[in-house]
Amino acid sequence: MQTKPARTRIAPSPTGHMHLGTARTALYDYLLAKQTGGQFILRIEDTDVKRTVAGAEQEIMDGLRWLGLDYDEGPDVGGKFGPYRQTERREIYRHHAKILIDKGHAYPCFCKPDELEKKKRQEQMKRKENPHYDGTCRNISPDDAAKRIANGEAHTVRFKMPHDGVTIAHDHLRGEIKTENKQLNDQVLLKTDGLPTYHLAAIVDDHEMQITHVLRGSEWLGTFPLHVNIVRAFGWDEPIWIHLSVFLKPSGKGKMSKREAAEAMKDGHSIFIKDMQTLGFTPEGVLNWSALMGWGVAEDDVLNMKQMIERFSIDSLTASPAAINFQRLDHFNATHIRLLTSEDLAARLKPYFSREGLTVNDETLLKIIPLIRERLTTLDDCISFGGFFFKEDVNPNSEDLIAKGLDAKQSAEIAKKSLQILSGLSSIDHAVAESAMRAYVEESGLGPNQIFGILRVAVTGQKVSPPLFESMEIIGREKCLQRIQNAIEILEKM
RNA sequence: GCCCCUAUCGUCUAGUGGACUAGGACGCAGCCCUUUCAAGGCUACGACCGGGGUUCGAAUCCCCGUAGGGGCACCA
Repeated sequence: MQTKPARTRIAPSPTGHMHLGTARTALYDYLLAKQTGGQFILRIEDTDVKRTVAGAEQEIMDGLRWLGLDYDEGPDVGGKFGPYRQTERREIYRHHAKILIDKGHAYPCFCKPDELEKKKRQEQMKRKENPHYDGTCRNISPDDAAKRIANGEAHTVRFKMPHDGVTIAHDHLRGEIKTENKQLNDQVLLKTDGLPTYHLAAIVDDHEMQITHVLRGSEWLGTFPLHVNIVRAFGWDEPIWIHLSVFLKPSGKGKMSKREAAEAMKDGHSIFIKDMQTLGFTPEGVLNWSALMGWGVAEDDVLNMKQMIERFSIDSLTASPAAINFQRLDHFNATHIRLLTSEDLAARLKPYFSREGLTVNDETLLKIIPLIRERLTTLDDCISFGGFFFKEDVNPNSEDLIAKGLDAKQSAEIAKKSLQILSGLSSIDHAVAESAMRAYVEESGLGPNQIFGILRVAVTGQKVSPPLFESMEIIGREKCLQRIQNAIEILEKM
């Protein structure tokens, strides 16, 4: 358990749809902040203007809120360390790049990206060398550099990586990561367009925003030594670094690609938060599921937010890559649906009914909740299990109306007899109807599945449904009798 | 090619030198319950990547392989 308040941040780029990895990192950030009484911050890393996608930032904010990961500081909520959008912090980065140059840890570079670099890189590849910046501008004198800049020559600022020695970076999950400095590159800190690269922006912001724990994907491990060198060049204290494992596609072979994402969508799954919402997943299910990929909890796998905040620990995070298992998402989603109060579930189901053009009556909706709750894997399953409650007609399939082992004529007779019995009852209360119908089953010598099956299809329009008599009671006497009458007519026409 | 990371049931994981006959969860199979479908209950199947060390003792520590993953941009 952390004792000092932690300041954590999720720092996504608005370059596409918000995905699972972002959600999980944000969750851990949130848990750590809440557990320690600290703050969770949203920072938008939009320094790659070309890749910025309209609406992506909003999708991130909506996604975090939908998940219940409300941030204490961010672009749309403010905070005393703002602005929280990197394109609005240009001057801060220029200032810091200047500091590094003055300290001898960075230098202006006038190499043209397309011509020089590509050529050099290709030559290096040919010679089977590790592609790297060759250091052409590294030793230009400050005076010459200043003159060229004054002349308006386009330039970047590169970090001056020491050539000798070893950088030892410390990751909380992986321990010391040693890298020979000669393997490291003079990376660009400030681009020609005046905006910083991730390397400068993230380091400066994490410091300025007083971030205590940096949680990010392990794809950053390669540039981790660079980042540590930048922090040290500034003379700042380092945050606690935690490089989370990546998610692998279900087969375990490689990261999720567009292809797999499309594949997943086919069977009702997705790695995009927005999709998960429309697919009928709950924030609780998604959170619980993603939390457990990369966080080892011994037992009691089903956790709500409160429990996660209590039990979370950066010490029990795991470093190995985790294959996505959508069946497990289904399980957690279904489990959390069952944990919801009836009122809560009803409210969440409503949009899915309206999406299908069904008008729901609140009173009825609340009544069907106990009947459908344990049958729902996703919220949108409410249509297949409960859509018929809100339809005027159910249009059963004629074949489905024929009971197993019987023909259309026999089935019609059973339906007629059932109609007779049910219409003779004073009430369609489920206990009353059931005992009357069971008596009929007894005397008929048929199986309950045969007789009840016909009724089920007649009344609900489907072969699979919630418990028959409870459903009939909710549908109401008149409507049930009418639907059975309709079924008889269908059977007789066959 | 180079660098880095990782390695326990099919999958997610517990395990921090003796409590391991390696625990849990998902999935899968069977049974019970049962008007369909679920849910629930019970049972079964199922793993320490390989080889060397260290140690009285290794899933746990070290080395070497191997396999998988990630990265090598004026993208993040």
